[in-house]
Amino acid sequence: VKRLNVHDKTQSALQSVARKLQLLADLEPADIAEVMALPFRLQSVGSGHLLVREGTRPTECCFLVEGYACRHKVARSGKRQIVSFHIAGDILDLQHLLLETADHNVQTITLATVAWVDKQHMLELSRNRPMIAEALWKDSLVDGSVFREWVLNVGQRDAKARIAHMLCEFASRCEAVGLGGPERLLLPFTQEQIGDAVGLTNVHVNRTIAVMRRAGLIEVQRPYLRVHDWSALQKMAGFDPTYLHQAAA
Amino acid sequence: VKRLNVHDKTQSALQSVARKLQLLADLEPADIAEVMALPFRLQSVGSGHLLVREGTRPTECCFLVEGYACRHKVARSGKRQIVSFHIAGDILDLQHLLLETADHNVQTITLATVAWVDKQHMLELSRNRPMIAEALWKDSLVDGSVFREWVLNVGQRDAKARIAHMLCEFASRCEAVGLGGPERLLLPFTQEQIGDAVGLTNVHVNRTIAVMRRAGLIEVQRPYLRVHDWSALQKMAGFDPTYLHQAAA
DNA sequence: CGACAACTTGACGGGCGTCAACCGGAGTGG
DNA sequence: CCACTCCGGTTGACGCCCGTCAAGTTGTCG
Repeated sequence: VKRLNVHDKTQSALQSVARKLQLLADLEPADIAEVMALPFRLQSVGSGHLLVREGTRPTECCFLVEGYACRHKVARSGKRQIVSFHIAGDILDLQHLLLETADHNVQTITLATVAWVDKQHMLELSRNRPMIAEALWKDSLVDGSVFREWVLNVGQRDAKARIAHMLCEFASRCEAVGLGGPERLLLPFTQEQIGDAVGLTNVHVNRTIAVMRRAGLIEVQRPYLRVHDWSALQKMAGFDPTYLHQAAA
Repeated sequence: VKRLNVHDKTQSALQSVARKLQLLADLEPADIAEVMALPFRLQSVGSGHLLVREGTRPTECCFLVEGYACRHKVARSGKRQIVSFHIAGDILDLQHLLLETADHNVQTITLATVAWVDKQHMLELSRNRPMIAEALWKDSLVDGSVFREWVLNVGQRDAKARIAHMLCEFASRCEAVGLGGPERLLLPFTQEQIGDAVGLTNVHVNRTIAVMRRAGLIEVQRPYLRVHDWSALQKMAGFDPTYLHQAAA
């Protein structure tokens, strides 16, 4: 899986998207075929690469084929807020299909490969194939549900619960797509990035994680996370995965 | 406009929705006609009425015809987070068209009248009329964009900027649909509700608003808000309305 | 006039930010 | 093979913003 030649990547890039859409709506084989036939271009980028810049008007939308990415906004004060983390298979900027100007940045966190698809091609596909439109729409709705939970997270929970919740969500999402479970998981974020996501400083993230580690809850050996007591972590977070609207496994 | 008989209300209920959808996508007259032909039922409810309860499986989705409402979630600790405010013409729970179980509560803030439409009818309409689906999808995307801004708001801004930002957003949205501008505006929220929306306590909201009032920025004479220095308020908030993706007036 | 909800104000304390120093591993170049 | 650098993690001291608790005021509705 690690070493793919160009042809393999070409295949798998859209396959992961097609698989995702199949879980979201009741697609016919003809729908799948149309998705696989979409013209796209692959791009390999380094970590920290800016894929979409706030204020611009994208003409393509992009999928994350491999690696990790995030979306973020910056306040007038210069402080940065990460609004979502993304893993392989995620659609990164679906919103720009229908919204003219980007309201946030999209940036890679690790080495990554992304697939770019022209907006017009996607739009035509979704207009000709109502169930594909519905799958994409549903993906946007799940996106929105996760944002609501993040508002709750930064708005009402204390530091321990915030970080625990972010870890629970990330572990759940990784597990759902076969990227490993809570017992051992790639967690390629710096403590500063975690802080930017939950509204804390890197210093306080460090202190809080240290407490959780000393309590025997979790173990963070860069870049891996091990959760030793999954149910205790969920309880500390007040984590209820309903809001992820994950298809039943 | 205040006193409508049943027939007038029946007309206007779906007209406001149709108008909204027209702004979101390029609808044909036939699309509009189909929207207006949707079967629905009107309901008048008091303030504080729960329209959708978290964890249930709604079979209808509802539009806000008149009055004010909000959506909120509660943390394990019992603290409440309001994730959005809504005004007349808003679609309140579009997400439940495609998502089975509700991940948050929908509640009125004032006396209100809402229109309920059966999920299946809405779904069929959106499947038969791609541009209607696209309008609804775009509404969901704008919804998501506002959530992202709220994450930034509660995650990175201090009390003054948070409250100022919430006021700027609310005034902008009201103005966009003709409900009055910053100079004089109905603001039917208690300070506790404002606090639940921006992640502060009612006490601190009170203190912060008092400072803004004494600085001559705003005036809050329940239930009205007057903004005396609109550009200063925007500056204090770091408010940039791009994220609202409002159609050009 | 009494009841109740919302607003207001003060005192006090704590969670988290800020600043700053130090550590430790990975990559780099001599 | 070892210095050097750099980034990220770690720890301590200190202070402030905002939460908590509590009392009092105002306005509205019965």
